[in-house]
Amino acid sequence: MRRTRKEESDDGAPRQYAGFSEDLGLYVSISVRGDRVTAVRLTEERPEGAKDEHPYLARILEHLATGRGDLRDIPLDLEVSPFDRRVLEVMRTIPPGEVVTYGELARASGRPGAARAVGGACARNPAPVLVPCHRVVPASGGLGNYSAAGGPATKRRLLEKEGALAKVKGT
DNA sequence: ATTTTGGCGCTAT
DNA sequence: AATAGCGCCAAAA
Repeated sequence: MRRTRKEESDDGAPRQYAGFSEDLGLYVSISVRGDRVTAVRLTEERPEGAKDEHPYLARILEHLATGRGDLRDIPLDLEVSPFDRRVLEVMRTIPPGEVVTYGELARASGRPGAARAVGGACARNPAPVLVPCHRVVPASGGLGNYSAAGGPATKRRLLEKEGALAKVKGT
């Protein structure tokens, strides 16, 4: 297989790009293989050896800054279990400004009653922000938990920026 | 109104 | 191989 430019390679190690989000107070980094994103991370420290320019990264940072924009067309390549894949797929259709409960997402994924398992899928989400696990909240009100850096405080900022906080009970 | 109980799919002991 | 424990939920007590 001939490859003119490394950047267009579909295999091999993903390339990493990182930028800082003022709104989150965190670094956002993405791993890209070919033209697909394999991971997104939110971290306190800037990852070693990451480059800083990538169109997908720019769009993500833009979204974090404005709360607007649709990131749903950015192609993903995630290594997850079949159940998680299904859940993440449905999760990705939740538009900015909206929230759904874990239970609703379970039903929408064809697994009514698997609300808790959906929580697990969220916790393992390899691409936060692009797969908007922050838009999934407990039916009982409040924000629930958030696994990426900053925890629930980060979840709150994300929802606030998207104008979704009003739709969350008890906030 | 609050607490308990049983269900869910997966990962890490 | 088995169990515990998670970003939860709804029905029962």
